[in-house]
Amino acid sequence: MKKGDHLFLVDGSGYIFRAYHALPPLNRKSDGLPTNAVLGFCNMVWKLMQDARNTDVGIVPTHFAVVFDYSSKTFRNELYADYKANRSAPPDDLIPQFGLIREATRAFNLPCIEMEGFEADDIIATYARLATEAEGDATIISSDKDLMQLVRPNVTMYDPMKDRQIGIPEVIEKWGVPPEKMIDLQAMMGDSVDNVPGVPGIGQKTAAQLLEQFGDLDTLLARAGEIKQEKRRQTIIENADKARVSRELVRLRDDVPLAEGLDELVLGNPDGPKLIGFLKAMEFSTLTRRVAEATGTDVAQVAPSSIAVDTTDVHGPDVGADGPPRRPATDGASATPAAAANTPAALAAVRARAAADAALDHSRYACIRHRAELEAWVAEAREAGVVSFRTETTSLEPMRAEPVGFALSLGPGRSAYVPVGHRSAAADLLGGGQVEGQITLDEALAALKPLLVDRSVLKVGHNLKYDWLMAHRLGVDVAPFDDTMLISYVLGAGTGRHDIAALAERWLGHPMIPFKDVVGSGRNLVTFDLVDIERATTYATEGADIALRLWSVLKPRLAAEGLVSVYERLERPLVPVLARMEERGVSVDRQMLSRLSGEFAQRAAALEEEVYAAAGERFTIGSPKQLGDILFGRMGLPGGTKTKSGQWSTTAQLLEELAAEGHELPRRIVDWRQLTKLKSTYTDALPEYINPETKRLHTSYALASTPTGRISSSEPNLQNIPIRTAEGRRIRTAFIAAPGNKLVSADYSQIELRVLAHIADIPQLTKAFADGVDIHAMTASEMFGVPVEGMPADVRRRAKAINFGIIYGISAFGLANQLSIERSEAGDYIKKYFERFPGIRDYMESRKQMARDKGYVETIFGRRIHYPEIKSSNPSVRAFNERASINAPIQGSAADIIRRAMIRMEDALASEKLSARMLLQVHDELIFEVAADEVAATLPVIKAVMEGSAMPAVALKVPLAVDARAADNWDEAH
DNA sequence: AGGTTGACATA
DNA sequence: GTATGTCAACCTT
Repeated sequence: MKKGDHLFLVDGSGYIFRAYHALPPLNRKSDGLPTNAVLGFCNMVWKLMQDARNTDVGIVPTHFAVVFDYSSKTFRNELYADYKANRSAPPDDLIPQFGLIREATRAFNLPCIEMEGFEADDIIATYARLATEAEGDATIISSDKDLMQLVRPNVTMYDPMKDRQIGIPEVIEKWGVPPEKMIDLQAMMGDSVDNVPGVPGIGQKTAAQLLEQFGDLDTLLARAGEIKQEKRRQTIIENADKARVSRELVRLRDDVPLAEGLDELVLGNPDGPKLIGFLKAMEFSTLTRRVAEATGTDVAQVAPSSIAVDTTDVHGPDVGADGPPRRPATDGASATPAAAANTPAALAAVRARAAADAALDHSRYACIRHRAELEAWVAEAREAGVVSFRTETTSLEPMRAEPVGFALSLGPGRSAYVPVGHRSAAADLLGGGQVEGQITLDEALAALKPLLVDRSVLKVGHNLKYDWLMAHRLGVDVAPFDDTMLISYVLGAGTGRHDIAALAERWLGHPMIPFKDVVGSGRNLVTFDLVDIERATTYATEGADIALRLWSVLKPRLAAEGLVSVYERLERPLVPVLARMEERGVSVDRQMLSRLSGEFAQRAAALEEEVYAAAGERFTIGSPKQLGDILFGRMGLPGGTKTKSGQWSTTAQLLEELAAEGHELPRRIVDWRQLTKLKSTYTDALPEYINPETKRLHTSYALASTPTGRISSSEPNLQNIPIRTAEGRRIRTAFIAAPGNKLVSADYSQIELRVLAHIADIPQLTKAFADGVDIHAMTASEMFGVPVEGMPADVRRRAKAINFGIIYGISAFGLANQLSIERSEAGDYIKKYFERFPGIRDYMESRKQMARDKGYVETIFGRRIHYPEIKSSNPSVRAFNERASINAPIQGSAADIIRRAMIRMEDALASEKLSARMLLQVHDELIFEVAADEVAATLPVIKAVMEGSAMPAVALKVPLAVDARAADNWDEAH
């Protein structure tokens, strides 16, 4: 290099992030590979090279290099272990682009420079020094303030995105100091992004003013006593060491042992075909065309290059250091070292490794006690773009809970707790007392709300429905969000639990603090507001930290497994829908339940006496053990069977059979059991759940508790409200609409058999459903040759049992049990059924085979249900897994269908200006509360959404049918 | 006090 | 034969 030569130094790593964030997401059409940063990079480099040939611009590079960070670990970590420690991992869809951009650089025929142990900035500093010594000029293509210390008369910076030169005057204008004082300035200011400590309380303005006054940092520290402001003087003296460490962190090294000298950076002409090959492979059509024109290349003559990114080349800023995983993933799926770096699978592997390796240090968690501190965390979270969030409350039931605190996490070890509602038990006795050192709930919300509703910040949580509902009750609609519980559920339904502790153990090898250890148990149980703040901080911040780590591990696996759309379309959108349903609750008639309770109690008491009389002694009727001993032991009734634990079985079915033979006692027992069950589980228990504020019943829905995709309901369970018996139905009549409203019940007719007809593609079934005929009668007719007209009820009943049996993964044993027939007879039925419907047998075999081959079966929408024990050597375990794998696609597809309807329902109603509110879901039924005068307009909307909910994802071969009705109570509506 | 079992409510 | 949740009794700690 000689005088007059000009070196361009592109800060490749810096540019990657800027391009990524500045450009909208872009994916390669053929396979979805994310490429927005690659395109931004290519456009920028191409423009620079074109400008270089356009002498009008005045700057003509003769030398050119693109410089990258090798990894996030550099010599600075030895100076200061926490350097860049709070950097969050790059976004999922950016990571594969690191390797691609290096590849792009080579395609441009440009030197691609990186050096282990040094940052790109150090390499740039070294080249800048070399250029200066050779009396040449240098332009640094970057706008990073960390590089501004390098600006000299012959070294300028250029921001390609803003098309702006940064020379000495620009640095002074922006920072108030000349470039050579930037190091001292940054040493004092610190840098929250890189975790450079600086001097607390000294910002840019103060730092610049002090440098103006004292000249440089060493002089300032030596003469700090002269500073007039007392507080400032003190902090600077106290933090002199921090300032000195910070200076070493921000000072760029200009002595990097470079492999390539300046002469190896001479800019050559672009290799048209090579570059076009790359651009074609990336599917950048516009840029391909432009490059082709400029280089005189015939696009058609160039084949897309195969992008061969070094498969082990996963290094890059913050991706994590290379090396074998400290702990192999338990399921082996992420332990695929040969996976290409630019695939989601590789990303998942890298993430799993990094998350498991990052130490979990409870002492580093922060407790936020001042509004300003919280604001700083919020600002950092908004910068980071991803934050995990959780609420701590007084109750596991979100509708009874009061907020006690909030926890945030920005990255491993970077987690903070904001106590707002901690009380002291002692003070409570004296009239209740807030613990000192907390900001108010209102203050916390004022600071947090902008973050929680910020569309550009992803909120991560575990079982976020709970936190979403808490926030909603406080007037905050959290969005956008990810839920690690649901991600895990989509990835591994059927492979164990998805609670945060199980996942932390499984993916991070970390045993979490049990909630019980924090709040105690039994008589020592306290609500979270009475937990001391220290302990609460440790617990809550750990939860937030773990959730974010799990997110970084699990989220990329969705893409790797092709399950992103299942998560995004069937799972995540249901969170606010269910939260609102829980929040609305349902109205029940407390008096009616109370009257029923009294009535059941009287009748049960009367039966009790009759039982004692018949038995000849008093005993605990509710004890199956005592009852069995009396019935089959002392009284010697026939037909007794034993349960697996060796006790007499006293099931209702068995007692019914005895009753049919004329025995009095069993009949009374059955009746007594029914009445006491209804009383204890429903008429007594339900009123206890009525919320004193809303006067309504608020259930909790679990989204990840069934392997098939069904949701479950608990506390109270509103999915098992009685319907079969007349007595039971009286409980249903207590579920009522608010004044002026009706309850609407809309249920899918025979949805599982319809799904079966579709999946197994059974002509008779699809035709029957298309024709709207009685499906059980049709089955009976096919099997037993009996005409549908005038069919005996019992024949139809048997066919119905068989149809259900099929859905449950039929066995001769089970069918025989159900129909109280011999197992051989049941076996004959099944044989006959398969002769008539051979497609069903094929369906069953194919599901079992798929479960064996892949370990899972799937619904028509692609939800997977895993059966890891399908190959068990235990025949009954194996058979159970086989039946379940037959049932799961049917039950699961039906569950997906109603999920889709629920997700669409609220918008559909709103767009028709209807005020109907969805309250409950019972697997194939939705219950709404509808203003009486809107019922007529609402019914067809509900019906249309439900009947059309498989579309457009799946065109079913059978129609879906929905019966919808309105009434004053649930019994009449159903 | 906490866990297990048998029974039974639902789809 | 599938999928749940809750209760009372009973056993273990």
